[in-house]
Amino acid sequence: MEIRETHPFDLTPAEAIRLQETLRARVRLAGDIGEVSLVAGADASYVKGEDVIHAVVVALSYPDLTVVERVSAAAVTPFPYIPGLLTFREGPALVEAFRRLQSEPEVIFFDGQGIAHPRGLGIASHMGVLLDRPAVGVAKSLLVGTAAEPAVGRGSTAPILRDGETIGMAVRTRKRVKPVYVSVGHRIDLSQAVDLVLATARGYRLPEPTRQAHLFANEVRRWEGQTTLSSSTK
DNA sequence: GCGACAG
DNA sequence: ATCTTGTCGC
Repeated sequence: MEIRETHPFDLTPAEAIRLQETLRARVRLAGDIGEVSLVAGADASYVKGEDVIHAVVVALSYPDLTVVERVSAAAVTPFPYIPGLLTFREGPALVEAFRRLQSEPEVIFFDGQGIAHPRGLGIASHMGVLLDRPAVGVAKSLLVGTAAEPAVGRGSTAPILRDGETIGMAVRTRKRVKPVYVSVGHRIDLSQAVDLVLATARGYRLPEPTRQAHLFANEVRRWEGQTTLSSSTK
């Protein structure tokens, strides 16, 4: 993908927060996805004590969900993990991975929040704005807000509320399994985002794009995350 | 000041 | 995110 916009990620936490407050104004909470033929999932993995992030993007055809392309990129991160500033840790590697992606997915799933974030700019919204693509945040837990427990059946939902405002949706993708927390990333509305998550969740808690990205990220990490580091370090 | 806190 | 095997339940 062509990425026309980017910015420095090597900032202080205070500067990063200021940048988020500026970028949040550019997030679009609506937009018609139109016909979807390609969906992508992005994720990152790393070795516990190291500062090398392995980011991946996996593109799947829709609605059959066949993996059609997988790319990865490794980058030294300038940030530790700080709740609310995840994008500054994984962003550099993710941007490079997207640059290597030949496919043009109509929508991208990110591992984390969209607007359900302290400043309304979780990783899905932040990356969505930089890529100028429809993006959806699919998180395994909440960062801000509260949600009632959805009914036990697959497809049940419960709004994620914050100050009486609906900022996302808890979605049960499998019967009796902990829900995933979906929030708008960019250029898509919550309803379409939830529908797409349910349409791509088949037999597992995580929707297929996210699940495939997870699997590939781990694969890449121990394939290159040991060979490259230990054999090129000396 | 004391907790909470995506990945 | 990562560290880790088996095990209980649908």
